[in-house]
Amino acid sequence: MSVTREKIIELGENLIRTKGYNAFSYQDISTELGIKNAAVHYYFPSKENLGTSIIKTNIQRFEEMIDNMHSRKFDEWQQLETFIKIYIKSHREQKLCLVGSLGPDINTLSNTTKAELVKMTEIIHHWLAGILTSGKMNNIFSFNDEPQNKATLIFSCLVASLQLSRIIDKFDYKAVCQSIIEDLKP
Amino acid sequence: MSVTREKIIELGENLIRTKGYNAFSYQDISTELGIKNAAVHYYFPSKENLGTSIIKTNIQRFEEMIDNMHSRKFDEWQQLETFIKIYIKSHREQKLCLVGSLGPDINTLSNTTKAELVKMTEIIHHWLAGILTSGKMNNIFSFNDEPQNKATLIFSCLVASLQLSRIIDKFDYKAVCQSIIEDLKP
DNA sequence: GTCTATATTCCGATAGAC
DNA sequence: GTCTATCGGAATATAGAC
Repeated sequence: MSVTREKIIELGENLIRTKGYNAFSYQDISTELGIKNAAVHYYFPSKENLGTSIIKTNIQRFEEMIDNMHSRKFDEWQQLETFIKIYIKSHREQKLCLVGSLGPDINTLSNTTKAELVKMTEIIHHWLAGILTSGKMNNIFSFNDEPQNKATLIFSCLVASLQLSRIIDKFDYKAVCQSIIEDLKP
Repeated sequence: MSVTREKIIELGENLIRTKGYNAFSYQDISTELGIKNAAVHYYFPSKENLGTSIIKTNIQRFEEMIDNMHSRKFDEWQQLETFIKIYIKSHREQKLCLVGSLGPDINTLSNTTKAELVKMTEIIHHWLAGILTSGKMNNIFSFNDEPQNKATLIFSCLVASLQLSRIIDKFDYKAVCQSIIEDLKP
Protein backbone atom coordinates (compact mmCIF):
# COMPACT_ATOMS: atom_id res chain seq x y z
CA MET A 1 0.00 0.00 0.00
CA SER A 2 1.51 3.27 -1.20
CA VAL A 3 2.10 6.15 1.19
CA THR A 4 0.76 8.65 -1.34
CA ARG A 5 -2.43 6.63 -1.61
CA GLU A 6 -2.92 6.76 2.15
CA LYS A 7 -2.26 10.48 2.25
CA ILE A 8 -4.86 11.03 -0.49
CA ILE A 9 -7.44 9.08 1.50
CA GLU A 10 -6.68 11.11 4.61
CA LEU A 11 -6.70 14.47 2.82
CA GLY A 12 -9.88 13.53 1.00
CA GLU A 13 -11.64 12.61 4.20
CA ASN A 14 -10.65 15.88 5.83
CA LEU A 15 -11.81 17.87 2.82
CA ILE A 16 -15.18 16.14 2.81
CA ARG A 17 -15.59 16.81 6.51
CA THR A 18 -14.64 20.49 6.26
CA LYS A 19 -15.75 21.68 2.78
CA GLY A 20 -18.08 18.92 1.65
CA TYR A 21 -17.91 16.33 -1.14
CA ASN A 22 -19.02 18.57 -3.99
CA ALA A 23 -16.81 21.48 -2.98
CA PHE A 24 -13.42 19.80 -2.92
CA SER A 25 -11.39 18.99 -6.01
CA TYR A 26 -8.47 16.78 -6.95
CA GLN A 27 -6.56 20.05 -7.17
CA ASP A 28 -7.01 20.60 -3.44
CA ILE A 29 -5.37 17.26 -2.78
CA SER A 30 -2.60 17.46 -5.40
CA THR A 31 -1.54 20.95 -4.31
CA GLU A 32 -1.18 19.77 -0.74
CA LEU A 33 0.94 16.83 -1.90
CA GLY A 34 3.01 18.94 -4.33
CA ILE A 35 2.00 16.94 -7.39
CA LYS A 36 -0.27 17.53 -10.40
CA ASN A 37 -3.98 16.90 -9.99
CA ALA A 38 -3.88 14.17 -12.61
CA ALA A 39 -1.50 12.17 -10.43
CA VAL A 40 -4.32 11.64 -7.99
CA HIS A 41 -6.24 9.96 -10.79
CA TYR A 42 -3.57 7.29 -10.93
CA TYR A 43 -4.51 6.14 -7.43
CA PHE A 44 -8.22 6.87 -7.73
CA PRO A 45 -9.43 6.94 -11.35
CA SER A 46 -12.55 8.88 -10.49
CA LYS A 47 -13.83 11.02 -7.66
CA GLU A 48 -16.58 8.50 -7.04
CA ASN A 49 -13.84 5.94 -6.62
CA LEU A 50 -12.05 8.05 -4.03
CA GLY A 51 -15.27 8.78 -2.17
CA THR A 52 -16.13 5.10 -1.95
CA SER A 53 -12.64 4.22 -0.72
CA ILE A 54 -12.81 6.88 1.99
CA ILE A 55 -16.07 5.45 3.30
CA LYS A 56 -14.75 1.88 3.14
CA THR A 57 -11.72 2.93 5.17
CA ASN A 58 -14.02 4.46 7.77
CA ILE A 59 -16.18 1.36 8.00
CA GLN A 60 -13.06 -0.69 8.57
CA ARG A 61 -11.85 1.69 11.26
CA PHE A 62 -15.23 1.59 13.00
CA GLU A 63 -15.36 -2.20 12.97
CA GLU A 64 -11.85 -2.41 14.35
CA MET A 65 -12.91 -0.13 17.18
CA ILE A 66 -15.90 -2.35 17.94
CA ASP A 67 -13.74 -5.49 17.92
CA ASN A 68 -11.24 -3.78 20.16
CA MET A 69 -13.92 -2.80 22.67
CA HIS A 70 -15.29 -6.33 22.69
CA SER A 71 -11.91 -7.91 23.30
CA ARG A 72 -11.33 -5.47 26.14
CA LYS A 73 -14.73 -6.44 27.57
CA PHE A 74 -16.07 -2.88 27.58
CA ASP A 75 -19.52 -2.61 29.13
CA GLU A 76 -22.26 -0.58 27.46
CA TRP A 77 -21.34 2.67 29.22
CA GLN A 78 -17.72 2.38 28.21
CA GLN A 79 -18.70 1.62 24.63
CA LEU A 80 -21.08 4.57 24.40
CA GLU A 81 -18.53 6.93 25.89
CA THR A 82 -15.86 5.76 23.48
CA PHE A 83 -18.26 6.42 20.63
CA ILE A 84 -19.16 9.88 21.90
CA LYS A 85 -15.47 10.72 22.26
CA ILE A 86 -15.09 10.41 18.50
CA TYR A 87 -17.62 13.20 18.13
CA ILE A 88 -16.03 15.38 20.76
CA LYS A 89 -12.75 15.05 18.88
CA SER A 90 -14.50 16.00 15.62
CA HIS A 91 -15.97 19.03 17.30
CA ARG A 92 -12.59 20.09 18.66
CA GLU A 93 -11.20 19.90 15.11
CA GLN A 94 -14.20 21.79 13.72
CA LYS A 95 -14.99 18.88 11.43
CA LEU A 96 -18.22 17.05 10.77
CA CYS A 97 -18.49 13.28 10.84
CA LEU A 98 -18.59 11.48 7.51
CA VAL A 99 -22.29 10.64 7.80
CA GLY A 100 -23.19 14.24 8.56
CA SER A 101 -21.14 15.63 5.70
CA LEU A 102 -21.97 13.08 2.99
CA GLY A 103 -25.60 12.57 4.02
CA PRO A 104 -26.91 15.86 2.64
CA ASP A 105 -25.12 15.15 -0.65
CA ILE A 106 -26.55 11.66 -1.07
CA ASN A 107 -28.59 12.55 -4.17
CA THR A 108 -25.41 13.58 -5.96
CA LEU A 109 -23.41 10.45 -5.20
CA SER A 110 -22.93 7.54 -7.59
CA ASN A 111 -24.72 4.31 -6.82
CA THR A 112 -21.64 2.58 -5.46
CA THR A 113 -20.67 5.51 -3.23
CA LYS A 114 -24.25 5.83 -2.06
CA ALA A 115 -24.39 2.12 -1.25
CA GLU A 116 -21.24 2.42 0.84
CA LEU A 117 -22.63 5.42 2.74
CA VAL A 118 -25.84 3.53 3.41
CA LYS A 119 -23.82 0.57 4.66
CA MET A 120 -21.71 2.71 6.99
CA THR A 121 -24.70 4.55 8.41
CA GLU A 122 -26.65 1.35 9.01
CA ILE A 123 -23.67 -0.34 10.67
CA ILE A 124 -23.30 2.52 13.14
CA HIS A 125 -27.04 2.81 13.76
CA HIS A 126 -27.41 -0.94 14.20
CA TRP A 127 -24.48 -1.11 16.60
CA LEU A 128 -25.84 1.77 18.66
CA ALA A 129 -29.29 0.17 18.85
CA GLY A 130 -27.54 -3.03 19.95
CA ILE A 131 -25.72 -1.60 22.94
CA LEU A 132 -28.86 0.32 23.91
CA THR A 133 -30.86 -2.90 23.84
CA SER A 134 -28.43 -4.91 25.93
CA GLY A 135 -27.76 -1.95 28.22
CA LYS A 136 -31.46 -1.60 28.90
CA MET A 137 -31.85 -5.33 29.50
CA ASN A 138 -29.04 -5.28 32.05
CA ASN A 139 -30.47 -2.19 33.73
CA ILE A 140 -27.36 -0.24 32.91
CA PHE A 141 -29.32 2.22 30.78
CA SER A 142 -32.79 3.51 31.51
CA PHE A 143 -35.16 4.82 28.83
CA ASN A 144 -38.74 4.26 27.70
CA ASP A 145 -38.37 4.42 23.94
CA GLU A 146 -37.75 1.54 21.56
CA PRO A 147 -33.95 1.04 21.40
CA GLN A 148 -34.05 1.42 17.61
CA ASN A 149 -35.75 4.79 17.99
CA LYS A 150 -33.52 5.87 20.86
CA ALA A 151 -30.51 5.07 18.72
CA THR A 152 -31.85 7.38 16.03
CA LEU A 153 -32.36 10.20 18.52
CA ILE A 154 -28.86 9.92 19.96
CA PHE A 155 -27.17 9.49 16.59
CA SER A 156 -29.08 12.48 15.21
CA CYS A 157 -28.12 14.66 18.14
CA LEU A 158 -24.44 13.85 17.75
CA VAL A 159 -24.43 14.36 13.99
CA ALA A 160 -26.43 17.59 13.77
CA SER A 161 -24.92 19.18 16.84
CA LEU A 162 -21.58 19.03 15.06
CA GLN A 163 -23.19 20.90 12.18
CA LEU A 164 -24.88 23.45 14.44
CA SER A 165 -21.74 24.03 16.47
CA ARG A 166 -20.04 25.49 13.39
CA ILE A 167 -22.96 27.86 12.84
CA ILE A 168 -24.04 28.97 16.30
CA ASP A 169 -21.69 31.05 18.38
CA LYS A 170 -20.74 29.83 21.85
CA PHE A 171 -22.13 26.38 21.19
CA ASP A 172 -21.55 23.99 24.10
CA TYR A 173 -20.97 20.63 22.41
CA LYS A 174 -19.88 18.89 25.57
CA ALA A 175 -23.11 19.90 27.27
CA VAL A 176 -25.04 18.18 24.49
CA CYS A 177 -23.03 15.01 25.00
CA GLN A 178 -23.50 15.25 28.75
CA SER A 179 -27.27 15.53 28.29
CA ILE A 180 -27.31 12.40 26.15
CA ILE A 181 -25.44 10.54 28.88
CA GLU A 182 -27.51 11.91 31.78
CA ASP A 183 -30.68 10.96 29.95
CA LEU A 184 -29.68 7.29 29.93
CA LYS A 185 -28.73 7.02 33.59
CA PRO A 186 -31.03 4.82 35.69
CA MET B 1 -41.85 41.63 -7.69
CA SER B 2 -41.35 39.53 -10.82
CA VAL B 3 -42.88 36.07 -11.13
CA THR B 4 -39.68 34.70 -12.64
CA ARG B 5 -37.75 35.99 -9.68
CA GLU B 6 -40.03 34.21 -7.28
CA LYS B 7 -39.82 31.00 -9.26
CA ILE B 8 -36.03 31.18 -9.19
CA ILE B 9 -36.06 31.56 -5.41
CA GLU B 10 -38.39 28.60 -5.07
CA LEU B 11 -36.45 26.37 -7.47
CA GLY B 12 -33.18 27.37 -5.84
CA GLU B 13 -34.44 26.49 -2.40
CA ASN B 14 -35.63 23.10 -3.58
CA LEU B 15 -32.33 22.39 -5.30
CA ILE B 16 -30.38 23.27 -2.16
CA ARG B 17 -32.59 21.02 -0.09
CA THR B 18 -32.34 18.07 -2.47
CA LYS B 19 -28.88 18.28 -4.11
CA GLY B 20 -27.04 20.77 -1.93
CA TYR B 21 -25.69 24.26 -2.53
CA ASN B 22 -22.47 23.28 -4.28
CA ALA B 23 -24.13 20.70 -6.52
CA PHE B 24 -26.78 22.82 -8.18
CA SER B 25 -26.11 25.25 -11.01
CA TYR B 26 -27.85 28.16 -12.68
CA GLN B 27 -28.35 25.74 -15.56
CA ASP B 28 -30.58 23.56 -13.36
CA ILE B 29 -32.81 26.55 -12.74
CA SER B 30 -32.80 28.02 -16.25
CA THR B 31 -33.61 24.67 -17.90
CA GLU B 32 -36.60 24.26 -15.65
CA LEU B 33 -37.80 27.76 -16.58
CA GLY B 34 -37.05 27.34 -20.28
CA ILE B 35 -34.58 30.20 -20.41
CA LYS B 36 -30.79 30.51 -20.71
CA ASN B 37 -28.68 30.23 -17.59
CA ALA B 38 -27.47 33.79 -17.99
CA ALA B 39 -31.03 35.05 -17.61
CA VAL B 40 -30.92 33.93 -14.01
CA HIS B 41 -27.94 36.22 -13.52
CA TYR B 42 -30.19 39.16 -14.36
CA TYR B 43 -32.26 38.51 -11.25
CA PHE B 44 -29.41 37.29 -9.08
CA PRO B 45 -26.01 38.55 -10.29
CA SER B 46 -24.12 35.89 -8.40
CA LYS B 47 -24.85 32.53 -6.82
CA GLU B 48 -23.92 33.97 -3.45
CA ASN B 49 -26.58 36.58 -4.08
CA LEU B 50 -29.22 33.94 -4.79
CA GLY B 51 -28.22 31.89 -1.77
CA THR B 52 -28.51 34.88 0.52
CA SER B 53 -31.93 35.81 -0.90
CA ILE B 54 -33.22 32.27 -0.39
CA ILE B 55 -32.22 32.35 3.27
CA LYS B 56 -33.69 35.84 3.75
CA THR B 57 -36.99 34.61 2.30
CA ASN B 58 -36.97 31.72 4.74
CA ILE B 59 -36.28 33.94 7.71
CA GLN B 60 -39.21 36.13 6.69
CA ARG B 61 -41.47 33.09 6.33
CA PHE B 62 -40.43 31.81 9.75
CA GLU B 63 -41.05 35.15 11.43
CA GLU B 64 -44.46 35.43 9.81
CA MET B 65 -45.31 32.00 11.19
CA ILE B 66 -44.26 33.07 14.68
CA ASP B 67 -46.31 36.26 14.47
CA ASN B 68 -49.27 34.28 13.21
CA MET B 69 -49.05 31.85 16.12
CA HIS B 70 -48.81 34.70 18.60
CA SER B 71 -51.84 36.49 17.20
CA ARG B 72 -53.78 33.23 17.35
CA LYS B 73 -52.68 32.82 20.97
CA PHE B 74 -51.09 29.41 20.44
CA ASP B 75 -49.80 27.85 23.63
CA GLU B 76 -46.36 26.23 23.79
CA TRP B 77 -47.60 22.79 22.74
CA GLN B 78 -49.40 24.16 19.71
CA GLN B 79 -46.34 26.17 18.74
CA LEU B 80 -44.00 23.22 19.07
CA GLU B 81 -46.30 20.98 17.07
CA THR B 82 -46.64 23.56 14.31
CA PHE B 83 -42.86 23.72 14.15
CA ILE B 84 -42.49 19.96 14.02
CA LYS B 85 -45.08 19.75 11.25
CA ILE B 86 -42.72 21.70 8.99
CA TYR B 87 -40.20 18.92 9.41
CA ILE B 88 -42.73 16.16 8.83
CA LYS B 89 -43.66 17.88 5.58
CA SER B 90 -39.99 18.11 4.58
CA HIS B 91 -39.60 14.42 5.30
CA ARG B 92 -42.64 13.56 3.20
CA GLU B 93 -41.11 15.49 0.31
CA GLN B 94 -37.72 13.84 0.86
CA LYS B 95 -36.12 17.23 1.38
CA LEU B 96 -33.80 18.51 4.07
CA CYS B 97 -34.42 21.76 5.90
CA LEU B 98 -32.32 24.75 4.87
CA VAL B 99 -30.18 24.65 8.01
CA GLY B 100 -29.43 20.97 7.54
CA SER B 101 -28.51 21.36 3.89
CA LEU B 102 -26.52 24.61 4.07
CA GLY B 103 -24.91 23.91 7.43
CA PRO B 104 -22.39 21.33 6.20
CA ASP B 105 -21.39 23.72 3.38
CA ILE B 106 -20.80 26.70 5.65
CA ASN B 107 -17.07 26.83 4.98
CA THR B 108 -17.72 27.30 1.28
CA LEU B 109 -20.24 30.13 1.61
CA SER B 110 -19.43 33.82 1.16
CA ASN B 111 -19.39 36.02 4.24
CA THR B 112 -22.80 37.55 3.54
CA THR B 113 -24.47 34.20 2.87
CA LYS B 114 -22.81 32.73 5.93
CA ALA B 115 -24.01 35.63 8.06
CA GLU B 116 -27.57 35.07 6.85
CA LEU B 117 -27.38 31.35 7.64
CA VAL B 118 -26.06 32.12 11.09
CA LYS B 119 -28.88 34.59 11.61
CA MET B 120 -31.55 32.12 10.52
CA THR B 121 -30.19 29.32 12.66
CA GLU B 122 -29.91 31.53 15.72
CA ILE B 123 -33.44 32.88 15.27
CA ILE B 124 -34.88 29.36 15.18
CA HIS B 125 -32.73 28.15 18.05
CA HIS B 126 -33.53 31.18 20.15
CA TRP B 127 -37.26 30.89 19.49
CA LEU B 128 -37.23 27.20 20.40
CA ALA B 129 -35.33 27.87 23.63
CA GLY B 130 -37.92 30.57 24.36
CA ILE B 131 -41.00 28.39 24.15
CA LEU B 132 -39.19 25.67 26.10
CA THR B 133 -38.42 28.18 28.86
CA SER B 134 -41.94 29.53 29.16
CA GLY B 135 -43.44 26.06 28.70
CA LYS B 136 -41.35 24.77 31.56
CA MET B 137 -42.24 27.73 33.77
CA ASN B 138 -45.94 27.14 33.17
CA ASN B 139 -45.56 23.42 33.83
CA ILE B 140 -46.71 22.64 30.33
CA PHE B 141 -43.40 20.99 29.47
CA SER B 142 -41.31 18.86 31.81
CA PHE B 143 -37.56 18.39 31.43
CA ASN B 144 -34.45 18.68 33.59
CA ASP B 145 -32.00 20.21 31.13
CA GLU B 146 -31.29 23.87 30.60
CA PRO B 147 -33.83 25.13 28.00
CA GLN B 148 -30.99 26.37 25.80
CA ASN B 149 -29.47 22.93 25.80
CA LYS B 150 -32.79 21.16 25.37
CA ALA B 151 -33.47 23.35 22.36
CA THR B 152 -30.21 22.20 20.82
CA LEU B 153 -31.08 18.56 21.39
CA ILE B 154 -34.54 18.86 19.82
CA PHE B 155 -33.36 21.01 16.92
CA SER B 156 -30.51 18.59 16.22
CA CYS B 157 -32.82 15.59 16.26
CA LEU B 158 -35.19 17.18 13.77
CA VAL B 159 -32.41 18.33 11.44
CA ALA B 160 -30.29 15.19 11.36
CA SER B 161 -33.18 12.76 11.34
CA LEU B 162 -34.21 14.30 8.01
CA GLN B 163 -30.71 13.55 6.77
CA LEU B 164 -30.66 10.03 8.14
CA SER B 165 -34.14 9.25 6.80
CA ARG B 166 -32.82 9.58 3.24
CA ILE B 167 -29.98 7.16 4.01
CA ILE B 168 -31.50 4.50 6.24
CA ASP B 169 -34.18 2.22 4.86
CA LYS B 170 -37.53 2.03 6.64
CA PHE B 171 -36.80 5.08 8.73
CA ASP B 172 -39.70 6.08 10.97
CA TYR B 173 -39.53 9.89 11.04
CA LYS B 174 -42.85 10.30 12.78
CA ALA B 175 -41.70 8.04 15.60
CA VAL B 176 -38.74 10.37 16.13
CA CYS B 177 -41.09 13.36 16.35
CA GLN B 178 -43.37 11.45 18.68
CA SER B 179 -40.45 10.67 20.98
CA ILE B 180 -39.50 14.34 21.13
CA ILE B 181 -43.06 15.18 22.14
CA GLU B 182 -43.46 12.35 24.65
CA ASP B 183 -40.22 13.34 26.29
CA LEU B 184 -41.57 16.80 27.11
CA LYS B 185 -44.87 15.67 28.62
CA PRO B 186 -45.23 16.26 32.36
C1' DG C 1 4.59 2.01 -11.23
C1' DT C 2 4.27 6.94 -10.90
C1' DC C 3 3.26 11.17 -12.59
C1' DT C 4 2.56 15.15 -16.41
C1' DA C 5 0.66 17.33 -20.52
C1' DT C 6 -3.51 17.92 -22.39
C1' DA C 7 -8.55 17.36 -23.67
C1' DT C 8 -13.29 18.10 -22.58
C1' DT C 9 -17.05 19.60 -20.26
C1' DC C 10 -19.48 22.50 -17.37
C1' DC C 11 -19.67 26.33 -14.18
C1' DG C 12 -20.36 31.15 -12.85
C1' DA C 13 -20.30 35.52 -14.81
C1' DT C 14 -20.02 39.74 -18.31
C1' DA C 15 -21.26 42.44 -22.20
C1' DG C 16 -24.49 43.54 -25.09
C1' DA C 17 -29.00 42.54 -28.03
C1' DC C 18 -33.94 43.21 -28.06
C1' DG D 1 -36.56 45.53 -18.04
C1' DT D 2 -35.61 40.98 -19.74
C1' DC D 3 -32.95 37.79 -21.85
C1' DT D 4 -29.00 35.65 -25.15
C1' DA D 5 -24.35 35.02 -27.05
C1' DT D 6 -20.17 34.29 -25.34
C1' DC D 7 -15.99 34.37 -22.27
C1' DG D 8 -12.51 32.82 -18.78
C1' DG D 9 -11.57 29.50 -15.66
C1' DA D 10 -11.96 25.37 -12.97
C1' DA D 11 -13.36 20.61 -12.58
C1' DT D 12 -13.01 15.77 -13.90
C1' DA D 13 -10.76 12.72 -16.66
C1' DT D 14 -7.65 10.48 -20.57
C1' DA D 15 -3.55 9.43 -23.03
C1' DG D 16 0.90 9.04 -22.84
C1' DA D 17 5.88 10.34 -20.94
C1' DC D 18 9.43 8.85 -17.76
